[in-house]
Amino acid sequence: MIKDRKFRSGDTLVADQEDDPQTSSENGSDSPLSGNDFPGATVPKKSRRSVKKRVVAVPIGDGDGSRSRGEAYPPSDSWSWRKYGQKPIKGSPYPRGYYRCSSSKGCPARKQVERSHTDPSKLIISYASEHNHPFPTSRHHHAAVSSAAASASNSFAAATSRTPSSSVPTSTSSADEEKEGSASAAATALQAGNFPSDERNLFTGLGDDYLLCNAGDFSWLSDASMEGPALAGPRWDEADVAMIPIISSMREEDESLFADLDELPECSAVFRHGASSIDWGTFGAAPPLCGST
DNA sequence: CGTGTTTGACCCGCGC
DNA sequence: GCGCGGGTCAAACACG
Repeated sequence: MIKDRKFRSGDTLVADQEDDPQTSSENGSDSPLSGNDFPGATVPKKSRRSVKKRVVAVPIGDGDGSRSRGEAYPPSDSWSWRKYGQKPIKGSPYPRGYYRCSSSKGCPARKQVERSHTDPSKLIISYASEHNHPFPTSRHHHAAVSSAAASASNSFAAATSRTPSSSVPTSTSSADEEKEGSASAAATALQAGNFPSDERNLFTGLGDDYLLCNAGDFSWLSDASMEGPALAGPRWDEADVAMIPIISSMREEDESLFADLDELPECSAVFRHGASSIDWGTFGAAPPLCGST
């Protein structure tokens, strides 16, 4: 299949997100929708290590991480991720898992999942590259989102046992088998800035009420933080991530919370702004990378 | 049978 | 130039 070693240099296809702490601010190119940073783009070779990633810190529910081996189970989004590797990371007791999008062949989207060694209760998900295709080609993508809105409550609780995201709870996700958190799914997608237009419309269309109503469903997301490598620096995990409430609740408490986040750069402002009327379009077009100063 | 996970090996970039 | 560490590949295996 992809035995093409050339695909390695395929990292060039994420050149769009190369390390550029300065430009990352307006990073319009990060647009997931424009997500056509496809191979073929004649971009100068970029070291795969310098590829810009969106890092998301997700609190690990009690039941999920411990699901089996204390390893990092990624909260699933509506995309299908296929694990293609796992490596122990030096300095971290936890291995890092490597996933790539299996929703569509040739999709360059990848993500790395690992547990923060400084805060084992957090799951660190690094997204690299964008999906070059709309939401999950077929399968459960529909159910994913709809059920996401519908059920999703416990969502993230049980990350995944085996098939990270291909098996979306169609309706009755037995507490035992809730391997999916569609809500988290959508949320994750959001964070990843990979919300396809139609999906975003789903949210925008529903309006604020929807968001508020489901704030709880995205509760985990509220604890998730997004980090632009540029902002947090390479050692975000050591510095402990700044928690940026995204959806859940832009209420008084959160207001005060933001007060604390006062020093946060623009991104906080973005969230603040998006609070009452989150502009998913903006999100989609320019994922809230806090990577600008 | 199709899809996804596991796992060891290989490749590459980076620092010394 | 060398070694280390991270990222990816791909065969074997497991599961539904």
